[in-house]
Amino acid sequence: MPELRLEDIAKQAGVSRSTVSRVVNDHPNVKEDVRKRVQDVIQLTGYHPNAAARTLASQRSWTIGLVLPQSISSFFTDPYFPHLTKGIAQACNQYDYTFALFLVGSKEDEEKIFPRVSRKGLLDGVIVQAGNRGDQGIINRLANSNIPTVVAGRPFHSENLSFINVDNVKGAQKAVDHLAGLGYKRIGTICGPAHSSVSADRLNGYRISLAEYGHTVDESLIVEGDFTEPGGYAAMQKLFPSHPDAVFAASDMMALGAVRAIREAGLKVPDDVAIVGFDDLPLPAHLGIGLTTIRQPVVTFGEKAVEILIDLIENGIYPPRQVIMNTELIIRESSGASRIEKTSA
Amino acid sequence: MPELRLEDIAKQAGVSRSTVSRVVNDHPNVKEDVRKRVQDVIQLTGYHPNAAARTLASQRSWTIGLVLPQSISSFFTDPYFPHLTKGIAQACNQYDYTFALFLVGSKEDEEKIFPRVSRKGLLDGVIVQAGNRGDQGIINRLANSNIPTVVAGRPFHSENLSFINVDNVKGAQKAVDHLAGLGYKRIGTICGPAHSSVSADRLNGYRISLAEYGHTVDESLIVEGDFTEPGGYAAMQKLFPSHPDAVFAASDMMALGAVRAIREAGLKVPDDVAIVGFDDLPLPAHLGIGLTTIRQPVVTFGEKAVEILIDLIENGIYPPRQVIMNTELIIRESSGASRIEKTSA
DNA sequence: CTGAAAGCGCTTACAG
DNA sequence: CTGAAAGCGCTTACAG
Repeated sequence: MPELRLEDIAKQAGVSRSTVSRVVNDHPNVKEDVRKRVQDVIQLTGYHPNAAARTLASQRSWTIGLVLPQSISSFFTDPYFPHLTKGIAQACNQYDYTFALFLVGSKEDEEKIFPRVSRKGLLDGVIVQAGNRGDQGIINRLANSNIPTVVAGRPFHSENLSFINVDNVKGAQKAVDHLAGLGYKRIGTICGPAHSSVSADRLNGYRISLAEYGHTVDESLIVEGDFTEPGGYAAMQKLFPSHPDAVFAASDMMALGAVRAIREAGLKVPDDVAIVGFDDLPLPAHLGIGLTTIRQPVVTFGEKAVEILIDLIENGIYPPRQVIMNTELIIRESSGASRIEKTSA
Repeated sequence: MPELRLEDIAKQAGVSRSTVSRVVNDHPNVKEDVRKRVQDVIQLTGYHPNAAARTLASQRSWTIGLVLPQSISSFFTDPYFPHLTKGIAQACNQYDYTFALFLVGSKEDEEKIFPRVSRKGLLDGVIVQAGNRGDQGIINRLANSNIPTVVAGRPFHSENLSFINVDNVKGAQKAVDHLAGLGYKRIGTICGPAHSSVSADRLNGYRISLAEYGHTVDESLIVEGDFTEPGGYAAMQKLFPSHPDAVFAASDMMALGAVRAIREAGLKVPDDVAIVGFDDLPLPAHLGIGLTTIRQPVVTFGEKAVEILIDLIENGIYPPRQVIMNTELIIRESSGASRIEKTSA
């Protein structure tokens, strides 16, 4: 059976297509009894408007896209992405948008995808994940196209761009402040890769905090990881010769790796080395110890990104909207807070 | 500036819209020099066809959807989903399809989403994840609508449905065969929740294997987990009183939990209890021991699902396509293979 | 090989 | 409040 068209409903309800359209789209200016009659027919027949026709006529697709650039190879391993995706999907459901996902796997993918996302007719707007220097290219192309765009994360050049970011600098600061406040003297950090803005910001927060506490920064206490558990493990081993009494790991995954390295070395967390992570995403309870960490609201972040994008779509892209979200210090055992409080009591 | 239309290209190239359309869509029957001329204009102007207009005229959207039903609360924690998503996204890129993701979070979501995905105009076809009894409703609705549908996983009623599944029964059998072949006598299992077809199939494989090896099944050696690490940990503790010498965990996550419980009890893997998991997804190296497991090709699975769906779209939905993918036993240390071989040598 | 024309199924001024 | 009509930007028989 062919699908029902607006016309069929109009005929059955004894009105014009215009009227049915008004009812479907909740426009005012329809007499109550007529509206009711049309709604009944729609109900009865299970009519639903054809999305393509509606998009073509109204120039609105009610679809938004999420573009994950090439450098996001960690899509599977980093819990950030499922959470972000969930937040976006939830908000799309709420605001009646459809959610299209574009995973850019190669330069060719980018060339295929770019015209699809930037040209009107498919998407009303796009969210693009930022974070690596190499991704700036597609972000700029998007920003220079006509399509409303919000960047998730910190773009390296942010003039005239709408973006939403987590305050990674302040977040890292909170983590290190916490350690410094507990009296640790040799606070190291396992930071992320240099090409990532998230890493740069968290490392920056680390430096600011130490400076404020009057510690000089010992560069041998800064080791680079790659946001993964094995990366954290390896970084921790490089840290041992510098004898840290506490370590701020720029992600929970790396914190996990650090804990493993510490224990394998026959040492204890937090007694020998205290650990603070970053993320507060649900982790395997494998640690056997609560991880003190910085909570970032990733699901909410995704929802907010959608709300900003809808604002851009409906109210124009100028002025750029720029939103920074706060983080929260979550104190658990791995930083040794209770132990030290007792000691100093 | 307004976006370019087919008409603009036609004018600039001095041909009709029909001809431009033929060039854009790679139709034959265009003289080579004309084709070249049109392509040059397209190249120069950066023209790209409007997706909605094309969809409306051709009745093909070149978009497919993935529907994750309500019961998939594990979207973030289970690495299965990012991998599946990646496979689907990759295949979509390859075949020039756009990928729309529908995360059903509630009954209301389902009511909003169903007309969108089942009505032509937005999607050409949909992949729906199966696996829990409660999801059968939306699967049946999809199957009874006009939209080409392939089920990922095993639907509880599969007549006239196209689906793609992993051979969970044989996979589990391989795992338990491996343990039985190594001479373990009291092989337990941590299975998944009863409402899941994956659990049911893997438990079934466990029973078949034991039967083939002439072991009687001791029901106290079967404990239910929930596919998470803490679930595996708790299940292992319930297993101790029955003194298993080996355990088949129906997921790597649960295997991780089991290992943690075993070690906390002061026992060793595999010396006191051997462990085999299921998935072979990249895991935190936290274990410190290689996990023997059953590899399921999830990314390929996602790609195949797309290929089947495209086949359905292009060649009709009858007869239903039903594909079962094989698994592979990956032997590492946790099952004690080498130790026992030495012993028996 | 090429073009004129109808049509895909909606929305939206416009007129009443 | 309602309807007739134009138009959104393509594709696709059809005629030549």
